Amino acid sequence: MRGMPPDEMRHEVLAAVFQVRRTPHGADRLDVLLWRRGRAPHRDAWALPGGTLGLAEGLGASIRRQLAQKVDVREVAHLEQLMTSGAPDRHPGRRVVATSYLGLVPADADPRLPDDTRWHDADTLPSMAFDHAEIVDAARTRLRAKLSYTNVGFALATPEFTMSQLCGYYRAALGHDVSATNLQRVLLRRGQIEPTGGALPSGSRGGRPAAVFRFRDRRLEVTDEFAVLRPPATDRTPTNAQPTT
Amino acid sequence: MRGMPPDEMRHEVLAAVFQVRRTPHGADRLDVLLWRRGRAPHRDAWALPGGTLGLAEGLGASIRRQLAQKVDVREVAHLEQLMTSGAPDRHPGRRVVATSYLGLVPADADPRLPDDTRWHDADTLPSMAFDHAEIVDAARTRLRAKLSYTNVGFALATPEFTMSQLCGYYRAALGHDVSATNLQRVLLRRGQIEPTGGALPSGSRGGRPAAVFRFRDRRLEVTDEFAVLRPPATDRTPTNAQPTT
DNA sequence: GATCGTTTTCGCCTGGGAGTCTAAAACTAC
DNA sequence: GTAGTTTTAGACTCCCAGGCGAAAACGATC
Repeated sequence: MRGMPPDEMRHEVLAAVFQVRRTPHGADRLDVLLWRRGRAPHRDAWALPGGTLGLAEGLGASIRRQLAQKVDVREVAHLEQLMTSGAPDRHPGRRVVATSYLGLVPADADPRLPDDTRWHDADTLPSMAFDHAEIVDAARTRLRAKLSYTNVGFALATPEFTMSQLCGYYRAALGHDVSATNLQRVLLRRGQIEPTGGALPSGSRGGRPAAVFRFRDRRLEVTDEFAVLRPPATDRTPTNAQPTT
Repeated sequence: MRGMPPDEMRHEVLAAVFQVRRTPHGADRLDVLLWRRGRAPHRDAWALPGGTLGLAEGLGASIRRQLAQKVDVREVAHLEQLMTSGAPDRHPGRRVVATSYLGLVPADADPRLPDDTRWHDADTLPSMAFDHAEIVDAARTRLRAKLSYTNVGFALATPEFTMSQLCGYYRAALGHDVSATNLQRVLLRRGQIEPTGGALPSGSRGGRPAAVFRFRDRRLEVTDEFAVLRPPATDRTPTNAQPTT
């Protein structure tokens, strides 16, 4: 049996890598990293970075290796598995199962990109190859949700930041306005951020100097305090408990 | 060359299927469906149901097909993709990438099981094959979280139920006490459940007859109302809005 | 048939976190 | 010094989850 029906299965890894970047108009925008395909299928369509999983290679290791061809991997501050797409017709001609990741790059990183690779507005995607548009949508949904109940913000923000900067990152990623007052109170209460003590000199148009903050931990932590149907009070640690690790 | 470097890659699908079942002592317990391996590797260890992904078969279709060999698939009320495990050494000898699913079976279902297959207490797992224990743990964590902010409860409960029955399902799945009063108010407020109007005759020991409820929708819906860092009020629908679909 | 124990239901109260608003603080530019 | 701009801090409200206790509705027993 040769030819038509796919006689082998390939496994590939993909990543939807986001970064909050400043548009020419000075606004913050959530961008996703895409490269333009030079070959069929889907020639000239835009695709997610990634490639075939090696035989002796873990999934996480593979996506890091593949991403290294597009951006400096050290710039990727957070990477988590998103989903696996396995529709038989998602790739014309061959059977390809894809495990995709969500990646986040801090706003101050400016990795050198290959000629075929660009940042694109995550809200208005260009013509996308395969099912990569669905993957980007799923990744955005995941990111929005996780900004609510985890500290992933650290992976979008610079190491140190003012509240208005952080506000801009959250606004761009969430897609709606965020109150700086509220954001500060919520993140402080949760112990996610802390003031460095420093302050940034005011801009050219004056204004009070902004206090500088940083994230306490730069690894993912979930805020379980907000689960409903919690265990009864006696089973719970006091509400003021700080995350121990 | 046989042995060392795997010369091919296989993709398998697995499922951690849960059901709340009544123990001989009359308590509700969360059980997971396992079968006992009859062959090496990991002979006599317990494994999750599943098998090799077919060449022209979608992931969801495949896990349904594989599950059909263990339980009546129509009994599975909810099935969602969980994660993909791809550590190179997770399967001795061969390279096997596994995509696992979380499955839920209502409490009243009593599917016939093959001889090698059993329900096991999800809290005290037996000796498990491969990395299946990790998968079960991840599935439980996912289940716990989703009970908080979605209506997955419908997939654990019988079509109609009293609040104390539902309370038992939630207690078993969450692993801690749940107040019936609170559970009723929360689920009613969210519009997840509704009274059927009927009532169950009281038990042999008397007591007020319990009102009967049912879930409004038997498909997954997320309760987005509880995301923090919500959009400003003007962008939001009024808080009393009922889910329209 | 009155009482007791049991189970469920309903209402009220409480606490706490999120969202909102306004005033004060701190700075630049003119 | 005054006006304008940006950030910070406090106070206030709203609303939901959690907790408590009383009332309702039943079976069993005497």
